[in-house]
Amino acid sequence: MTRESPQPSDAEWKILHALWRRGKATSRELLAELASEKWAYTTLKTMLSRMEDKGFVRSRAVGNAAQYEPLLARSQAQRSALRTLIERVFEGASGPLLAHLAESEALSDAERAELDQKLRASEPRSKRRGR
Amino acid sequence: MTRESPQPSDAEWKILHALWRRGKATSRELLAELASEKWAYTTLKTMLSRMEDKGFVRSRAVGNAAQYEPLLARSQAQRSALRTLIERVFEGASGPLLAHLAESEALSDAERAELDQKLRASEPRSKRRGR
DNA sequence: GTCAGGCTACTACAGATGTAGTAGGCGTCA
DNA sequence: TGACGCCTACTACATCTGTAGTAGCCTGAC
Repeated sequence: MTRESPQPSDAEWKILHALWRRGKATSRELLAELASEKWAYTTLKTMLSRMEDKGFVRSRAVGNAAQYEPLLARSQAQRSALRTLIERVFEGASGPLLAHLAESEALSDAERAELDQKLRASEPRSKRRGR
Repeated sequence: MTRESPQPSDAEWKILHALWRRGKATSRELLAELASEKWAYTTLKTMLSRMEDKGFVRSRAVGNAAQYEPLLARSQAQRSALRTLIERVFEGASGPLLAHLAESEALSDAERAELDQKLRASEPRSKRRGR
């Protein structure tokens, strides 16, 4: 389930984010979208090829160029990355992670409130399914 | 600040966790502690050397062997890793991350309650410091 | 027809990571 | 005083990542 494929690398995440923003895009468009990275065109193409090999994206010929589209669902990929982090860094326990978050200044009051609401909404679901 | 040193790799995290559990330990002890990894002794030693180069751990001669001790504070390292994840995977926004967590089955009811409490406790800190 | 420019598929290469083997030093038990 | 075992420092090597150059194919402009 959910295929234990390798996690995207840093650069791959950037490309994925760009693709999620645009839905699909040619490498030229992506290069523009990722202008801040200042990648050589071929660098991006190399990345895209590798990502295609890994099944992260799919390409389709459109005219003389290729159009790419993400094969990973953003939410799914993020969830998976989060899981990996929890395992690696927090040894499987979400608790400490949450503590960090809850205490973090990185968390704005707004986000705090949002989370609070989320919790409130999903909390009363399974009182006995210990796990 | 806090030095933008590289994040520990997967294997390095495992070693760090072992070290945090024991405070300090010789490579032999670590190898035992990490028995489930089934690493060759020299593999562990290689890791430790690299980690020492990176400033993750420090070694001290004890008898004919070396005793290692972590130089990173667990909490600090975790926080840093979390930050990195938020940047890479969530493009800097903790909100979605929290949503994942709140909805996740990975979160037990107990943890849910704990987080709820944490929130409750830290929420009323700056009501007007907009941002 | 031919040449310029864009596109793709290869190839390259350094640094990080995971794994581990080898050689040489040193203390200890016969 | 020599063989045995443990420890360390090197060396090795395949992968993965980040970066990019090169060569060859098309196609539109002349």
